[in-house]
Amino acid sequence: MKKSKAETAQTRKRIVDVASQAFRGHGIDATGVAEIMSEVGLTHGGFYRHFESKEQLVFEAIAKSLDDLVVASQDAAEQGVEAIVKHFQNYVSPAYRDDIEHGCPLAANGSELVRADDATRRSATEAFQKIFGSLAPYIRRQKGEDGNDAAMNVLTNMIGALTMSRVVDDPELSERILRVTRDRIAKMVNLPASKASAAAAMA
Amino acid sequence: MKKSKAETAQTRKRIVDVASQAFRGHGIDATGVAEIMSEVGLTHGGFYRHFESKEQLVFEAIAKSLDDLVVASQDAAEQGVEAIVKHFQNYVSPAYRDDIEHGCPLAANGSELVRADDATRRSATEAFQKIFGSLAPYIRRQKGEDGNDAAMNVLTNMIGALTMSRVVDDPELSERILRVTRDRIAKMVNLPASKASAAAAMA
DNA sequence: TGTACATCAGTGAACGCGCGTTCACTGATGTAC
DNA sequence: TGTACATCAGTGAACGCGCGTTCACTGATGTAC
Repeated sequence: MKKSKAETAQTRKRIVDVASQAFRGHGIDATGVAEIMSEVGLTHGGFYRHFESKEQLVFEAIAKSLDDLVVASQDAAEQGVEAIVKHFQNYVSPAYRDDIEHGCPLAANGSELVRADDATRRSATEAFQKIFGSLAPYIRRQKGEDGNDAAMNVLTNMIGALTMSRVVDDPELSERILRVTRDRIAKMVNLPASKASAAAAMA
Repeated sequence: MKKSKAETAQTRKRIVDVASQAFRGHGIDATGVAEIMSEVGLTHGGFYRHFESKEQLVFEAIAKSLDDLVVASQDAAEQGVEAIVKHFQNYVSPAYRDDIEHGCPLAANGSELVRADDATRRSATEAFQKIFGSLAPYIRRQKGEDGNDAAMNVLTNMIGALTMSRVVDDPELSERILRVTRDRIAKMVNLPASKASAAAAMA
């Protein structure tokens, strides 16, 4: 049953893709190799033709979802301040909160990443820096403030807010956590007040 | 080998205590019942004389560590603005970051709590509200701002910052994440600038 | 107060189960001639 | 271009292992008389 090189590469990508969604949706530890392979449409035995271990898949799956996030942030940064605000405010929206499978792994797997292996934490660190780096040029600086520090702080705020919006069991409180964080993003960038509130209304 | 009522009650507390530290230190899923009982100094079979299931222990252990946090915040709130600032800035200090076993479960187990059972999420929600409620009266309000909203936002910021300070593998970046968050806390409260920087230096 | 007995905290072996991983096998792909 | 053979993606059974949980048993505690 050997498959062509093209099919093999596609299968490998499918495994990483399915795993990255399952890890975010159900947690890394709670997601088994057999479960992932079954969702891909294969039996679990074939897994080891593509990966050395589950740990390696965890690394690649997290790295992939982090990279998607970095690319999206950098794309928004290239399009200017309005796109950046919209992008970051979308991160703390109810829709983004509810689509955890396709969302940010720093929020979806935060406390699991604390205990992840070196390679995974390395890629999380690099992604974290690139994401706040894409926001930094747009931060409104007050006297003596550093744009990178402020952008970094806003990003940790977003990650904590998104996580807590998912932890709390009160829907109103959850939406309030997100709304207040969107407001802070609007205040932190160099965006005319009218445009900021328009962007906030859209998110 | 029946034990006295006093001993039985003490053993139960010991199990909750050991579990709450182990869950924070190594994660909830990754910590087994046998591991906890062994650390208490008992064999795993006796566990079910005290608890119906591991899930019930998870609830009690998380609730206990959340309550400790609530009490500490409320105690600080009673002592005034300087105690509050010191208390919240200590939460985002390198020492607190490194003592994850005795720290905040919202940060240590954040993404695991997203998938926890109803009772556990309920107690997390209540603790979260009480903690930012103890900070709210001390928040410096700007025109039209709500002290509760601002306190809530600062708390999500702290949780995200503490989590990310543990995820990143770069010690300098980790300390920077914490320092910037301490600075934000100082700016957000009604504390004279000189006292705020003194408190920041202590933390 | 002293005796007889029921209670139950803790032991340690055992349960079914799902985990990550291995392996002999199959058969289509890709290569060497 | 056609044939012979090596490769290897995927199958499905099996591996050891640790998990949460159960259970028959032990023996000190606590209670009833």
